[in-house]
Amino acid sequence: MAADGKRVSTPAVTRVEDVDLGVLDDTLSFFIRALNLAVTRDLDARLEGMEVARGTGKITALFLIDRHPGIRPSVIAAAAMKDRSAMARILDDMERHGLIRREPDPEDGRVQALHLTEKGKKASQEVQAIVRQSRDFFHDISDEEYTQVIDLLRGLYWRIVKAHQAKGTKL
Amino acid sequence: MAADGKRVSTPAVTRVEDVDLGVLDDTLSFFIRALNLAVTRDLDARLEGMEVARGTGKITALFLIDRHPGIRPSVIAAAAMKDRSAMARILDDMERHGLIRREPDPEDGRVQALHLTEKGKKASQEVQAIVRQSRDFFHDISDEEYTQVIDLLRGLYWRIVKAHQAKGTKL
DNA sequence: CAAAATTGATTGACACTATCCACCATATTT
DNA sequence: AAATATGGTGGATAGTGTCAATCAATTTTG
Repeated sequence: MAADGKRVSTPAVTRVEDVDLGVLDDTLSFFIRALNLAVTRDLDARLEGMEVARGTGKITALFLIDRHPGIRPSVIAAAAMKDRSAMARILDDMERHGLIRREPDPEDGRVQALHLTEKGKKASQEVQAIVRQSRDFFHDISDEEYTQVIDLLRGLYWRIVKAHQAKGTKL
Repeated sequence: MAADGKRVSTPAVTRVEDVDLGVLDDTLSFFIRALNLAVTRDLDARLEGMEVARGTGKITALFLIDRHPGIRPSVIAAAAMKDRSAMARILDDMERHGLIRREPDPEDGRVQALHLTEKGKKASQEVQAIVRQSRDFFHDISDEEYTQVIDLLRGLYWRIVKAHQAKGTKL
């Protein structure tokens, strides 16, 4: 810091650990976006070769359909923070791989009721085991800290999800 | 929960807020990936029309070059958790927009020393103001909570960044 | 009840991303 | 001097996010 308390530019750095993040150091979105890349990479590596590998929405869809048979695409889209069209493509992919079935909802003709196939159920079980293990990626933080971050982020997550559906944000 | 303590599948849900996230509810990567989408959307809206809008690495590059003139691409890549080729493309874009200059590093012929142009410096100032405001996206959480999450995520961030450079992970 | 508006899902288009691999030039190690 | 490692580029490929348009079914409303 300079005498007036303002940060000044520092000489060229050669190693990452010498980098001063400046404004970004107090910016939540920066860390979320950076960690997103790391976490996604790790998850992709763990899912290597599986049908739900690569991409973000498939796992969410798989699990939610498993837990809520007959759930509709738009609900999954909202939970995954994607728009309906993005989710439709993911479901296309999963259907093509024989993981899910799209059935007409008896109550509402516009709606689809999603179900896992036998193959899908098996995949869901396998993937759940893998996802549980993904906590290892953060092996060097304590359970307390892990729980603490999750609790905070879960709060943010639900607030945003609910806000969007409340004012019908077209996501 | 069923009597044996195991969760069972619940009937089809129609609203997001009734969704049970199951395993995902205890999975940090799920929340990071979901929040990444929300946060990115918000940031894109705020940067609407600016030359660094859309995409994740430009802001990081802009700020780091501003703070560390002469910094090299690979260091920015590491800080942004991207690989070198991804960062090269971002720098291409910024150079095309006249925000940065790529100069040869006098010390090492393989290396580039990056600098902001006047236009780049101006952009950096404007964008910093916007990024600071992006805290508003989390308007309904207290400063204490905001600081708390950031502190935790910052720790994870640095651990991962350093681990990667330590064992030369090819990102 | 009929017309109008809304909703759920899909599709096409477009720009951007992440990853991997190969490549080149320059440094460093042996 | 030869082998190896490093920094940066470029191509290829698969995937993403967004927007607008479309279509059918449902709900609203006049």
